[in-house]
Amino acid sequence: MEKVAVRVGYACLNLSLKDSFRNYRLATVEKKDEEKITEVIWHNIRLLREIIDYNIKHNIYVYRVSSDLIPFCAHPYIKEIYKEKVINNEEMYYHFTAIRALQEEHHLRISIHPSQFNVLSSPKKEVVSRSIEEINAQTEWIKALRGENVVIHVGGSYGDKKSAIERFKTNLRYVDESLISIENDDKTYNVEEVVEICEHKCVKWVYDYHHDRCHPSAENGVENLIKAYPPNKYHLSTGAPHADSRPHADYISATDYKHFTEFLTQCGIKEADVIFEAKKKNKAIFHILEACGNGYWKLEGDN
DNA sequence: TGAAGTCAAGGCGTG
DNA sequence: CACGCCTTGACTTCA
Repeated sequence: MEKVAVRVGYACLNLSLKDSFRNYRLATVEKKDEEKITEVIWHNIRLLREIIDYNIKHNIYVYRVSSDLIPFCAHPYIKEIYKEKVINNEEMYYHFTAIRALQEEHHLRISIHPSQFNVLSSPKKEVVSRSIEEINAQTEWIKALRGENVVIHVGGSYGDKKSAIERFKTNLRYVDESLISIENDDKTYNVEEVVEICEHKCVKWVYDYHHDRCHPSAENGVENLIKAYPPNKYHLSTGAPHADSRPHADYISATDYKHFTEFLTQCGIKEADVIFEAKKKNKAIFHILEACGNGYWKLEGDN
């Protein structure tokens, strides 16, 4: 059987670069501290550019942008700043253009994952409308970067999963479904439930190997689900202190990587974009490369 | 200057 | 109904 070709990536932070992303508090936004806010956003976009350059240099083509790249991006004042000081700024425009060109040239897969507070299945109207605002604001700039998708979870169950799923499906209409990917989570919605929603709504999904291990589907037909409706992306992590503990370990274990890639091969997957979710971020990629070689890699790592 | 506490946001289990 | 926990890294305050 043909081995799956893997493209690996990581999320948010790059531990090999000196700089880190900056942030500001709500109080700063409410004070309309334009100077500080602009400085932070510019810093973050410059760093993003630097990270993408680093990734390309190291043959890393999959990357998840921090949802805090533009903190409070749905806030009206931040929207204003974004329009006037980011989109209309020559240097920032240059970075956006450069990132788009790099994406095209290297077929990058850039995604974003709005945080846990964005819940489209909530019975509370305000929670849903805030979530829609936030998801749409993040979608706007991921589109400006020509990113691939916006990954979300289904949310809570509220003692009535069926109704929650119905609300989720309904509210999905208010976000850009063409960019959405739904990920199976480690507590509430397993692979089977996620695939059911995605097939029905014709949206993409993300298979999280570790979440599936912590919270498996009722039936053991995950392989068939993946064969029938393949995900567009994969998340891989190892638990700590034990492989099946929920918190993430520093690195991906060689055993997990091996089992995971063999599983994808069994599912008949030919190519897979995989995000490593490990505390050591980008370093977990080199760790696996050292431990397992590059037998599954589409392109050789040079580090 | 280093350590400890804090930070928009939701949901859930416990008492 | 109130509370702490989940999880995470940077910010902020305080010693």
